[in-house]
Amino acid sequence: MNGFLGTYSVSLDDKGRLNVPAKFKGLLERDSPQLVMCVMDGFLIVFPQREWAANEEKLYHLNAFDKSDRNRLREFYARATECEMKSGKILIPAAQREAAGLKKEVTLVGMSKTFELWAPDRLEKASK
Amino acid sequence: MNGFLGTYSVSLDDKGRLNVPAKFKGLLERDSPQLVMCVMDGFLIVFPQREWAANEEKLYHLNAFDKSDRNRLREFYARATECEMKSGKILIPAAQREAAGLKKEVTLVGMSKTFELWAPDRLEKASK
DNA sequence: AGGATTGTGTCAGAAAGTGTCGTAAAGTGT
DNA sequence: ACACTTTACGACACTTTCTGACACAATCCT
Repeated sequence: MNGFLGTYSVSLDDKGRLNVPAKFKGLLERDSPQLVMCVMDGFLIVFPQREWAANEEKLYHLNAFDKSDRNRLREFYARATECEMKSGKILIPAAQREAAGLKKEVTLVGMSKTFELWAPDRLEKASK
Repeated sequence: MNGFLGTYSVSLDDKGRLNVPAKFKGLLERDSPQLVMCVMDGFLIVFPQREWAANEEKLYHLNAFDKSDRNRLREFYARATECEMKSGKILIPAAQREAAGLKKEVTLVGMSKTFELWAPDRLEKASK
C-alpha cells in the first residue's frame, strides 16, 4: 500500500481509543507509529510523524503576516497533540474528541499521506 | 491483450468476491494485481495501481491546507479503496458493494486502461 | 494516602476476508 | 462431433480483523 485511501467507519472503545483498520495499520507499522493529531475546522487530521515534519514548512509559509491566518495557526498548533499507535489502537485525547464532536462512531477518511477523523454527521454536512 | 475490452457478466461468491474473467486476469497478472477501486455515481471503477497513480499526479498541485482544495482531495480519496486480485478473485468490500448496488450478478465493462463494475439494472438504465 | 479519572494490554466472540477444490459450463483443436 | 483444456462457480474450512469488555497501571486531585 502506498497511501491512506478510503473511508472506514470504526467505533471508539470505552476509553476513546480508535481501532486502526488493518490497511492503515500496516503503513503505520512500516513507517512509524508516531503521530501528530490536530484539530481542523471541526475534524481531526492525523499526520504520521514524518509527514508532520514535512508540513510544518508549509504552515510556516501560510502564516507570514496575515493576522487571521496567524490566529488560526496558533489555534492549530495549540490543539495539536503527539500520539502513538499502541497495540493497534490510537487514543484520542478527550479535548480532541470534544473538538471534533466524536462520539462512538467515527468515520476515518484516507487522504494519501494523512488521514482524517470525522463525526459522521459533520462529514455528511461537509461533503454537500 | 493490450487493454480491458468487452462486457462480462459474472457472479459474486458468498463473501462478495468477484471472479476475474480470464482475459482480464492475464493483464492484471502481467502488470500487477494491485488495484484501486473507486466509487462513482452508482458504479465502481477499477484502476490498476499504475493507472491510479497517474490520476493522482494531477492533484499534486492542490494545497492540503486550503479548505476547498482539501475538499476536492477528500472527494477523490474518500471514494477509493485499495484492493488486490488474490487467487484470481477480487474482494469487493461491503461498502463498495452497497454503493454500487451490487447483488449477486455483476456486469463488468472494459474501458481499456480501467474497467467498471455495474449492477446490471443500473447499467441498463444508464445506457439509455 | 485514598479515590477518581485516564491510559494500556489482552482476550474472546463475531464478522469479514482468503485459499482451495470439485463440479459444471464454456471454449478449443482435430 | 468428440475429447480435451480452460474457465467460472459454489462451497467449505481456515485466517485475520473488529469490537466490546475487563483488569490493571499511571496520573491527578484534594
